[in-house]
Amino acid sequence: MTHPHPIRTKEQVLKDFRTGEILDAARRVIGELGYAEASMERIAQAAGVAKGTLYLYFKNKESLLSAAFELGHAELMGRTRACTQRARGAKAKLREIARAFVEHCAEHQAFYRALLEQPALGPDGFAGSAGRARELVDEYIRYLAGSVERGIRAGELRGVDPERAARALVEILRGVVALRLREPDPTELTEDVDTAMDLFLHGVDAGEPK
Amino acid sequence: MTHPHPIRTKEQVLKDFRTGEILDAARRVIGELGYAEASMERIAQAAGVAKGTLYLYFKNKESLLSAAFELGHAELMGRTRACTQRARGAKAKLREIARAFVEHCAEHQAFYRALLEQPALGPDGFAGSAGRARELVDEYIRYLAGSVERGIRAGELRGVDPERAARALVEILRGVVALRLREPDPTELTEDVDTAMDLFLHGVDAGEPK
Amino acid sequence: MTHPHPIRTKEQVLKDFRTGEILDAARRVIGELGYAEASMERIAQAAGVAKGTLYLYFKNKESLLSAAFELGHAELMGRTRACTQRARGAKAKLREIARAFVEHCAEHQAFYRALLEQPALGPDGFAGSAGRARELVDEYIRYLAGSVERGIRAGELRGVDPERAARALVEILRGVVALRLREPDPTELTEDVDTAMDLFLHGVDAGEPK
Amino acid sequence: MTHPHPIRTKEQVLKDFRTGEILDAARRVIGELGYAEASMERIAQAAGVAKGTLYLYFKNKESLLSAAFELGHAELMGRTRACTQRARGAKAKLREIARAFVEHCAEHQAFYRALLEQPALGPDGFAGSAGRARELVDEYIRYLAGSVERGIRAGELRGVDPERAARALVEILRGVVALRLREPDPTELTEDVDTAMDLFLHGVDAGEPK
DNA sequence: CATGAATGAGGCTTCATTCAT
DNA sequence: TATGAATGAAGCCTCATTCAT
Repeated sequence: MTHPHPIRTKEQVLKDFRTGEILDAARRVIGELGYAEASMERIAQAAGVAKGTLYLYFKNKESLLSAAFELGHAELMGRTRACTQRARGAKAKLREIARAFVEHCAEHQAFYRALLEQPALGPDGFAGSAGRARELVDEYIRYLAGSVERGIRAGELRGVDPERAARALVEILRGVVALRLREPDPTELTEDVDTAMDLFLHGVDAGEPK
Repeated sequence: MTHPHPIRTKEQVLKDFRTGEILDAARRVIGELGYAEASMERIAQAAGVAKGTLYLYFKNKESLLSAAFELGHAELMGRTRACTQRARGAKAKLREIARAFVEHCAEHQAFYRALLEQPALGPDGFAGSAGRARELVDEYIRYLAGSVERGIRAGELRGVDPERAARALVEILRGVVALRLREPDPTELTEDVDTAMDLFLHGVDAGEPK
Repeated sequence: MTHPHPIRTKEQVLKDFRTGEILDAARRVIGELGYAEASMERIAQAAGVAKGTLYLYFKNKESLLSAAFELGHAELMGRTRACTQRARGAKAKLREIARAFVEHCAEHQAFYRALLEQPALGPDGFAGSAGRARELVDEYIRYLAGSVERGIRAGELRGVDPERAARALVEILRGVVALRLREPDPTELTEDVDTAMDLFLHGVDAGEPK
Repeated sequence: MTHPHPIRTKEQVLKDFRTGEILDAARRVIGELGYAEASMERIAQAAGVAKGTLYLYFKNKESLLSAAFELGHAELMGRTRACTQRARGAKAKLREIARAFVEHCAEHQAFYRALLEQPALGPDGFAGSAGRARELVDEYIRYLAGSVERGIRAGELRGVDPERAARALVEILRGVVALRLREPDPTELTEDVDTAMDLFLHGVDAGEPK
């Protein structure tokens, strides 16, 4: 009546734990200082380990940053999928997704500042990973586009280009997060999300002047 | 009753000329290589001067990058003001502004890749300038917010929060530019702007289901 | 009147066994990768033990490399002494010794690449052991010098400086080994040794022109 | 009545001068500490410049060490060719060459310790240059082999394999230098060379026992 | 005894900045 | 004023060595 496959528990679990600690530290540092200032030295300090230790868990700086990014992406995707399950109706789903996005960024403040800056992860810092980062963001956007598309087919949403719309939503939310991150005491999150969703859903046009 | 002697012509004019050349070079380099790879060496090369010369015109790297940013901002503001003059009606003005924004980014591709990444200009790269960069972006957004506000008062636009709306527009456009920059052969610019404006003005909601 | 109790059998024997295994591994690694690439990590891997274990048997890297060197030396000396016993006549003895030397280097290819490079084992790599390494090489040369000297006294060899001659022989053989080691498919060993001995014994002078 | 092509004198001459200074420093350090301990830091110190300065003159460590090696080789080849011109008769030529070799090593003590250790310049330190170093040594040996071959054709030397003989001579001389380098007050150089040449020319055989 | 995770000194390299010419 | 050689701090990474398990 043993566990199915608990093999290597001791070492593997410990290793995973450390890996997680380091990734968290990396996210914190990236969040606070940005990619450019996120040196291995600082990440090590934040993780409370020696510089060399990082190299026991990651091949090099790029792998570490990449993994940190990928972790954030995975968490966000998980959360987002959960929202899709939970809510009923395209608009409700999108609202939940938007909320999850802003919340996620709030929790991983520092790091997601980086995710949002993804286009900035140019030739260095993230080196070759720039491409990977883009892929992940694109994946997220495609996922949202799926929700938009279903909304359109259900007649809940207008017949817009789903991917463009999804991208626009993400950008709007990105702006919201950026604003919240720099304010010491931001508005109630729900309110921010509602405002953003209102703009996204109804636009700014007053309609026929009548 | 003009100024008595437009003194300093020779030296000052020359100095300004050189300053401009260097700033242009900086924008080119930043555009092509991103902030991280934009070393003083490369900027000097691009400007056709020696590395040390840069320090005759700018206190340090940060000032140089800051000034380059500021120049881009000034140009964009100028262009934007012209649009406001030219077009009639809030919606038309905003469409012109949007077009100007995307065009401006296309022309200064490389550099504006950086402007758009402005949040990324964290404690490094731009160092203390991050704050200044933010100010400039905020100024731009406030300017747009002014147009939005006038549109609301004129009954052309819904009674949304002008600043939030303006920010949303900028973010949407930022997304459009990001997409265009990474595609080798992007869509017709007008089309991209129209799509974005459609989303911004009308949102995605299908309206009352009937 | 033998020793009362050959105590320490169990532990000591085991310890010696392990020590030997590690030294062999070290020789293999040094041989394949050279001193510079011979990290403790790789030696441990080759020995099939953990890195830390090496430090149970050797104080530090230098001791380990030193001991490996010393082992090679001891084996070579043993082999050389056997040759001296076996062969009759100074020239025959020297030929056997030469053959043993080249053979030994062939077997411990990798390692003896290092022995041969002994002068290179400067202040590093071998650190303070450089001196010890030199001593060992000197011991070997003195042993050969002994053979040469007896050959001279027996009238078999010319009255040259025995030590200089011995050193010359070793150097010539060293060159032969170096050449063999870098060729994928070297000449028959016997042939190489014969050629070298011919040069060593008769030199290159054509003698009186007649 | 200007110089034929003295263009770029100022900068180029200065640059060459510095390059030379650095190479000399490198040779000194390599000589004293061996390749492994010859860090860029130490070479910079020896040259009296900052670490970064080295990179103004050499792409990286390998280029620097390579160049140092190549310089030593070039000087030795020059000296050797001069000897060949000067002396008459194969044996005299070889004696002069031998003398030049030992002298050269004496002057560039430290460095030539390294040249002689050439086989040691394994996978690291010299990295890919190991091959280049071997080429240069081979070139030197082939040059000597040429002299030997001519000696054979002239009837001055026995019909031995010229390349093997040349290699043997170099090895013998290498041993002589090694010995001299470690003795605080070595024998008269001429004497050492004479002894070595005697061995090389006549071998140790006493000849027919009578 | 054995392990291997952790450490941190030290090596190579880049680049913003200074300064003698 | 302009230059670019020189500097040295700082970044990434390796590896000999230690120590808790």
